[in-house]
Amino acid sequence: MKQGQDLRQLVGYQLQRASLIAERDARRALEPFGLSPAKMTALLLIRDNPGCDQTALGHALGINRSSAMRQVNILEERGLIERRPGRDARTNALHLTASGEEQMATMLAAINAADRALVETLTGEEAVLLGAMLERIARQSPRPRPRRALPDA
Amino acid sequence: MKQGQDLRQLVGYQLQRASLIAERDARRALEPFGLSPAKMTALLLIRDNPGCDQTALGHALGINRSSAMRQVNILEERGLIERRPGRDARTNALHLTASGEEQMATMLAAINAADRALVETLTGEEAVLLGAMLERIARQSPRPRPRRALPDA
DNA sequence: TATTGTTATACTCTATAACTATA
DNA sequence: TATAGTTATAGAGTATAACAATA
Repeated sequence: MKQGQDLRQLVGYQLQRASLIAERDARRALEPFGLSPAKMTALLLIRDNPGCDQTALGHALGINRSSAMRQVNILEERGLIERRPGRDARTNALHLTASGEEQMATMLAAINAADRALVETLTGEEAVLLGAMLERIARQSPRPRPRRALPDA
Repeated sequence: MKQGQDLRQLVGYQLQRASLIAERDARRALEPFGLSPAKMTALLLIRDNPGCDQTALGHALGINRSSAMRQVNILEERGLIERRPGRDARTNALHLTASGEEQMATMLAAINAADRALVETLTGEEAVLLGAMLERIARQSPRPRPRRALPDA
């Protein structure tokens, strides 16, 4: 099916298409572990930030507290993470369980293999450049939603 | 929140993050028109392929017939596209309506502005290179799902 | 007052499976 | 038999709004 100039020109469109492929491949690679790519990301973030709370995790994942709850619940049900008492009586401290740590190596191997396959048509140099450019785009602070000019309030 | 090496190294992860930003910005830009980014893509694909059928549209969007139906229904309800008799008695030929054509210029201006803002930290040269690399990744034919070795069927 | 976790609820998008009418 | 559209249904993921406990 033809994609006209207007569509092909949009970096956001190309980004979304490439991301869709990446997501599918990652999903397949993680299927044996019953994890979605987003849950694998959550798991890695918890490993990299032991004792973090759910709100911070949600923020890093780009979802809100309520949505983060769901993911944390599922990871906990599967025995990969646990909630420990946090710095407050309000907060939970998230940690990988021993079982989570154990399985991490195998899961990392799977996701890394899928990622290598994803960029197999790129030279190593190109892949690094791509990663750097993507990071620059993602690092942009959330663009403030333009405020209406308060017409007559 | 810290992102360890394992996570930052994954091109798929950076891709997903950048894509998330792009999607949000595009969503905001198209909000006044009541269109999601995916629906704008569908609209552009129909414009670029007048008379296409729903299955082909779904394929281009990466979704199945059933999911394509929904999007087509909504675009039709909003008067942006119409179903005309297709080459078969089975198929519909999708076309933009006059109203759809009319609104296209304004909608394109909005999405293009958002896209320029997305890559504002990149030089024009870099943006072109990025687009080309993303296209190469997306162009990879859907990786065949590895088949089990038929143990004893 | 503000924040954390939590729950209930709803919405969007997607998929699967079945049906129908054509081919 | 195969294909296009359609429908019903279910699932994942998200958001909003409220509440309780705590700060």
